[in-house]
Amino acid sequence: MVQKNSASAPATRGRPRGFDTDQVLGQVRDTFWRYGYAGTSMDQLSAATGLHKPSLYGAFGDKKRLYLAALDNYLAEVRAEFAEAFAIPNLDDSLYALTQWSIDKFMPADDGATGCFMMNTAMTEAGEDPEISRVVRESMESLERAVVRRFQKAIDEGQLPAGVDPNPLAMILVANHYELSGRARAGYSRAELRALADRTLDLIRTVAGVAA
Amino acid sequence: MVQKNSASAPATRGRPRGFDTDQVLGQVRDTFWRYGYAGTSMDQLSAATGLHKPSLYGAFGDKKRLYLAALDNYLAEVRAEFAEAFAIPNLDDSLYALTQWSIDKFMPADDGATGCFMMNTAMTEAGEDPEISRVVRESMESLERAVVRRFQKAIDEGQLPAGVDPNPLAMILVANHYELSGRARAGYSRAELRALADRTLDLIRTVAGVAA
DNA sequence: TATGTACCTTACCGTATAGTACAGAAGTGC
DNA sequence: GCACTTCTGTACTATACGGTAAGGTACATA
Repeated sequence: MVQKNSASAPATRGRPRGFDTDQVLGQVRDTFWRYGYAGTSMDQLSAATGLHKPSLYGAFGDKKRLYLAALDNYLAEVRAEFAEAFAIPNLDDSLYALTQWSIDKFMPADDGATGCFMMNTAMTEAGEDPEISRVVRESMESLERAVVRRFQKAIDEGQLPAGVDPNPLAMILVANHYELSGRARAGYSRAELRALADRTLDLIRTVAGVAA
Repeated sequence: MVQKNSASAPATRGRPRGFDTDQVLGQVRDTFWRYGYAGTSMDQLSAATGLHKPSLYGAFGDKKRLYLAALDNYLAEVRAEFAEAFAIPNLDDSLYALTQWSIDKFMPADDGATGCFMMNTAMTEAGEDPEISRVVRESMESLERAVVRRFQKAIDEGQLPAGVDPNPLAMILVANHYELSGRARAGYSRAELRALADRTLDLIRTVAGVAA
């Protein structure tokens, strides 16, 4: 869907691109992350990437396509890191890693942008743009399915009682994820976010142990 | 903090204002709600309110003050409606009313703006604007405290077991509230939102009954 | 009725915005 | 080496943006 560069070398004729697409998309993403979609100008993006505007337009089309490329890039990265956390065998460790990853992502040590990139930028635009709205919805459903699968795996492996319904557990975890994003943006500290996540994990254990 | 007009008549001298402040703020709010803060122009607001720009500037200051006034207006309305739902004696009825109110607000029957006004507009701006960030944080804490108080009241009145901790229950409900907003903006249907809310209320009953 | 005040309206200002035309440079296949 | 393709850089356009100057007007007090 989006042009690739760094990975595949398609052996084209003319002069090869002088920048790395993924790196540029990362800088684009960080800028949108801070200022929002409408609040970010192409000049800002040009300054952040070091590319001149015609290069950006040539490589990505227009502002919206550039944004969607950055969003794709972000979501792919998120999915990969989630998969990594989910791959941890012990359920508690896995969930802890997941929440801690969210906190690290949403509240970076350097003074980067806070909260979830998608929640902070796409939600606003989703109101009037069905294309962005669709991406948001698909992302939400994808996350939810992945979490349900992780709980189901724990049930299958006997880490949770056999009769447990994974869906409410997933619902709690997903809601917590979005809430962490919002609270990070609202200025809560890492410690407060960690405490919130810990209470959520306690709650999940309670519900899982109970509904057996 | 913000100018009032419709309620108090301060007996000023000159020509009285020819518009109703609350009504104008409502139209301003709806416009910001749709397009976001940065995505809304003063010309749009002028068209939406029927007021010319100098009137808007004269009455509210600049774009940001106008936005903050609309946000205050929204949050006051939300608090009032929440208080109404919380005043319902039976806990289940009260929580159902609360969630249904959220759904109605976030997914209006006419094709108005979806999701929570604050979540859809202030979250983006909160990244770079501490004033907006503070409003968001205070609003979140205010909501959480109100929900805790409602559960505590149910405990005091014997509608929930005496030993129950109201905090996890409040955490579930608050997280659900924000999730409803996000999903509404992402295009979920009213039925899907209602189903999500019902599952949340089931979960709260389970947790409350269990942790007794 | 006189007077002061705050309103409404039109027209405007400087700047920032998204997007582009064009010329030149740089790399690749033949 | 040559031709072709694509990138890079500068300069630009037309429009939209937030915000305002200034004159006229309607209302409440006195």
